[in-house]
Amino acid sequence: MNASTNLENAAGQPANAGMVAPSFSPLYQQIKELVLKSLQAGEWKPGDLIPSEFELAARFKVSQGTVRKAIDELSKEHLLVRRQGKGTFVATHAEQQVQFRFLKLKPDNSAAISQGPAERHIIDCSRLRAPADVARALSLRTSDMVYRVRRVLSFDGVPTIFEDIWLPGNTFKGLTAERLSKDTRPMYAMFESDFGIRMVRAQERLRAILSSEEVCGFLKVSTNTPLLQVERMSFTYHDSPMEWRIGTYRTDTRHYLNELS
Amino acid sequence: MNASTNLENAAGQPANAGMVAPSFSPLYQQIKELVLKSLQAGEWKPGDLIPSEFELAARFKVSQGTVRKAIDELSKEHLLVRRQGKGTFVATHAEQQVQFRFLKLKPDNSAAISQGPAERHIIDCSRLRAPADVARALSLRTSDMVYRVRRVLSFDGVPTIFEDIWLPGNTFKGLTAERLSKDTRPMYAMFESDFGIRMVRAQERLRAILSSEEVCGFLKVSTNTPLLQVERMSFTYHDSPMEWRIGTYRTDTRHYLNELS
DNA sequence: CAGTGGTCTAGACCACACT
DNA sequence: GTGTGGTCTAGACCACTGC
Repeated sequence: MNASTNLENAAGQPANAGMVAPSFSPLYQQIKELVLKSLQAGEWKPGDLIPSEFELAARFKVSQGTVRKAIDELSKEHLLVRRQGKGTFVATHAEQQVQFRFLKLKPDNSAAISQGPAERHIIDCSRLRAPADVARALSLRTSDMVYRVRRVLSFDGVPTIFEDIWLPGNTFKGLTAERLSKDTRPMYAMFESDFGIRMVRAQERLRAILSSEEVCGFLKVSTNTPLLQVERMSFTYHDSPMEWRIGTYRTDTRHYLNELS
Repeated sequence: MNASTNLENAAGQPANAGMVAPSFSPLYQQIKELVLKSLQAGEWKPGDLIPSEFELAARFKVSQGTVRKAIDELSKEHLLVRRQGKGTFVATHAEQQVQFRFLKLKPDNSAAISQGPAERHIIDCSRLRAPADVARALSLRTSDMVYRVRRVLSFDGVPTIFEDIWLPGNTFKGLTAERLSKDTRPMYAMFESDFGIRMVRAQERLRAILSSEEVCGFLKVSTNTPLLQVERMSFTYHDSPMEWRIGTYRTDTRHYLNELS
């Protein structure tokens, strides 16, 4: 078997029947896609141990090195986590190390004050018909239902972030303000365990704005305070949009930190 | 030779004498470090073709696969660029594809208007004693000289970005407003060819602010317009700080786009 | 101790670019 | 055709974890 042979049409033993990978993609890319499908299908859930590299190699009828390269990429994309001596696990937002991976607001003097997770206050959780812009962002129709969660995050008692979070009504059926308030884990960790949704990557658009009276009220700032608006689109496996979030950040004692490489 | 053998103290043929890598790092990491040293020393300059994987493997007395893994990482960090069939090249900010890699401000409706590089207007280029904050950022003493470049970038004739750019005086000796104005290439491309400095990675801190009258004057906005302040630290090889830049961005028709993964 | 991921090697062949 | 990077394999051994 070689680089230009697809698993599905290999002369020998096709590893998988239902594959629709682009013709003649490298074997390890096809393996990656198969693993991705298992992740998406929930065969392995966040936190689970997946089969060893040799087991996967046997299952897919390829060498261990090829499986390795596929897993290498998936772990660089934070979909899997390798632990030497233990195995490879499905990544989760529940782990202490990578909690709040998507929250880029950092204190100006990192030495001082609590780095810890913010205090969270749920203001509202409503089930609504999707406004046009929300429907567009989440690839829904305007007749579809969505949840809108409004909340405030405070650091050291200072209300710092106001967020409107929009989620597809079907996928998040049963979401309530009470559940959100009671759960002490990060929101994305709850999404994993309660709704089987894992946020994989996101895209943020930032602007400086003067905000509405309502938002300024929640943040306890005057309406002429410049605020950072952070619009986040989050995606689950295979780039499906799953969350649209408009955040408004105070940046007087914290800043949005971004690494460019 | 194996994973726990350092090149420098290998029984057989040490590949390199002056190595001070941490003990027992993987071979490919040591190779990576050696390549990095050659890049830093200017043995290969931006745009240059470096030796083939087999040549490097011979030079370092390791297998081609090990060199490959080192180059893999360097090319993922954008220090090298592989071109199938041609060879591996030192990355440069001059290539069309990756020009303005660090500029994250994108038009709101990407379909419309000119995506192209902005019109640039140099306001000033002065040689000054380093203010305290600049000295700290660039790891200089306050007695050291620095250049301060002030400029405005406009898109479609609209002044959109004002920047103060601070550079170490020694490294950028001879920098003038005239040179900056005449050169049509990206600034970082000029830094490569004229000063032998390649910016490798950077870190940006963002805040929403109301700016000074002076800056608002350059951007032709009123002083109560919220603006995005982008503070950028740029680093050359081995994480040496080389540029400190304070940008002030209009975000009424453009936004700062960030990918989270 | 066995089982896992991590590193290294050597060799084969493919895809691409240039001449 | 020659030379480059890109893929795949098979086997060896190391480093870490947990029984």
